[in-house]
Amino acid sequence: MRYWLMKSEPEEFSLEDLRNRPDQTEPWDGVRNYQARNFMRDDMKRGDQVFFYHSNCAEPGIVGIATIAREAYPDPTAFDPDDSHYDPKSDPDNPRWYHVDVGFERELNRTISLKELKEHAKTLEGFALIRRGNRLSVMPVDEAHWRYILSLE
DNA sequence: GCCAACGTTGGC
DNA sequence: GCCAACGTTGGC
Repeated sequence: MRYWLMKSEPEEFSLEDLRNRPDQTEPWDGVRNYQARNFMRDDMKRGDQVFFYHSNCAEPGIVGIATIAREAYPDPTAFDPDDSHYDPKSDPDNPRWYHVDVGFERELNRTISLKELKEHAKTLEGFALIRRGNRLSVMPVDEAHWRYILSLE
């Protein structure tokens, strides 16, 4: 099993939104970055664990745990001209963008903020989230880092 | 709202 | 294949 971190702006889609979905799962659509897509398409397996991260908000940080509920399949929003993530270069016969479904697991007892994570930079060396200038919205987390971060909870 | 960092695009 | 221009991300 692998471990991941996925970012979402809470004003767009929050952990609460995921919890409140009828089946507590959601297609992680709209990702238009090749590296993030490759992680979803090639490496994510059903049951993998995910840190749910809130970005672009008052206190950016990890707020909960999700799981990969469905493995990669083409992102339909790429084919929809009315969707803000429409990409005319994505051909339904050869889709450019793939995504997974994410399922709610639990909320953390407290938010583990980006600020706090940066204070553990030494232990978390190599963790993509705290690398300078990082903008990836989907990234792998080492198992050792995963466990350490959870121990902070 | 600002702006640094970074990915993508497209002219050459 | 280089690189300037541009758009986006996301912390602050």
